[in-house]
Amino acid sequence: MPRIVKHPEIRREELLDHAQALFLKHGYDKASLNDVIAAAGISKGAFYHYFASKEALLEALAERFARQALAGVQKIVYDPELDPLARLNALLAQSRQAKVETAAEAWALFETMFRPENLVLFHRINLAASKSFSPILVEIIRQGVDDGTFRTFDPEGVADIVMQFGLATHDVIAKAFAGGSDADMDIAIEALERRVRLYEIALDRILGLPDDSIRIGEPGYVRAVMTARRTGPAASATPPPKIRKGS
Amino acid sequence: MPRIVKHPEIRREELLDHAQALFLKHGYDKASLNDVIAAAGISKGAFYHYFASKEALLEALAERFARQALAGVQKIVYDPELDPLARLNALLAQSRQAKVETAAEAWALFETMFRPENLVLFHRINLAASKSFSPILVEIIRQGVDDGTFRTFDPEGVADIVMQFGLATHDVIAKAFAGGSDADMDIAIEALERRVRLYEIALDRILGLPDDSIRIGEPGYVRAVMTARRTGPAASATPPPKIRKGS
DNA sequence: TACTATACCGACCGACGGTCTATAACTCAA
DNA sequence: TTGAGTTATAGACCGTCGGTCGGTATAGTA
Repeated sequence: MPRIVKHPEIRREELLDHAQALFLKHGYDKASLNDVIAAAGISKGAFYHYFASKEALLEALAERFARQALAGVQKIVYDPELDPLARLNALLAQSRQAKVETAAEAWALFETMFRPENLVLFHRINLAASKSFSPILVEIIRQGVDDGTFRTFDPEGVADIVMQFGLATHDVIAKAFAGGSDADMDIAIEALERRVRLYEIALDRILGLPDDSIRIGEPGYVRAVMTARRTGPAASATPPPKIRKGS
Repeated sequence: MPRIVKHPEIRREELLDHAQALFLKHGYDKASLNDVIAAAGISKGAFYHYFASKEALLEALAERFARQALAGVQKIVYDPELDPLARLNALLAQSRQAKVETAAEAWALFETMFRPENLVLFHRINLAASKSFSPILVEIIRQGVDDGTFRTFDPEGVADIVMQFGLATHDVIAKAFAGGSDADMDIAIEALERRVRLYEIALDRILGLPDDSIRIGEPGYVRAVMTARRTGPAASATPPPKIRKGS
């Protein structure tokens, strides 16, 4: 085989790209290292030059995801114009916005992320993302407590609850995918809107705010996310040749 | 090898027992099928006579866990004496009680359950348990809404939140274990007490109840759970010969 | 040009989950 | 009591996996 040398950073990013595609398509467990190196067009030896193990590859991938997610919210947090409530709402809105865009641009990614075989992958990404987001959330809530906007004795706890709600939303989405028919999807969308509304009110009350202070998304935003798949690039319903044995 | 025949149900339970021990000790991924059948003293063929795959074994194990967990709360739910709030509190108290007892009787199990390598195992068990518990919770909340005790427009959503809180408590416990020193443990215990208190108030407010209506556990119960390990059978700090390669 | 550090190759390894054929042990009707 | 049929067990075997290793081509430096 011809020997191809590339700039290490490029090689590394390429590896992450191919790994991301394969992990999302088949799941972390079912996508084999050989698949990854075949896709990337390199040898085993080259791979282990860049990553200590398959696990390390997963870790690096999760970090990259988290870094990208974090980049989007940096400005909001340090905007001195905003009061804590506005800041919290802006953060939640940003997260919503990211979801809408993801859904529109990369529906396949969005969909696969919630498939059960991606539990491990998803968990890693989420762990990394939480680690990044938690301090930001805590800081916002603490500011709000200090200036009397929020009333709670446990900012860290509330921050965790906020992130839990975000995660739980994903679970509801996953269930929506589990169905499949358009009718199922419609029901799922309504359940989701309802759930988002519940989380808004729950957060209001946990933070000691008047109802309707927290706005995760405008009414109808869930539908906007979910129906984006019609316009976005669709994932093949029957991904043709499975890489390994039965699903 | 001598051929040993046992009653199928006994054999199956034995397999589950050994699998449970090994999965908890080493994690689902790292405990191999060969380990399981070696522990159970049977052949590959015998194993595959009882379970279609390693995955199916995991599923069966999760179901058994869920069944056992469910058995403990059956009486409460159908006790006609209790009003919805008392019923909900009884359910939460029961879950607390179960944790205290587990901690005292089988600390090792309790501890291993939260190790990161047991994510998959834990998730399966929890999925099965949730499936069982969710309808019960929903039923209780719906009753409360009907008779005016609770005020919420989304009983299913609130039930999910209650279960999320239960899960999140486990996460906090897991973090407590991640530390290790007694000082760390003490800090973790205080964080947990605080967190439980937050969840109580959060639930009060989400359900439109006066503060202090929901009682997950008596004050100090977290400490009771966590310090139970002193009296319970301790897990070896350095599990001697790892089954597979590096942790 | 000679030397070193880095990037890369691919044969090889033990262990894994899973399959298959053979057969010992039970069941029960005749 | 026997023997046909079914169920439970054994263990050799298979393809693939993640990971290792000895070696080679390339880039940088002097």
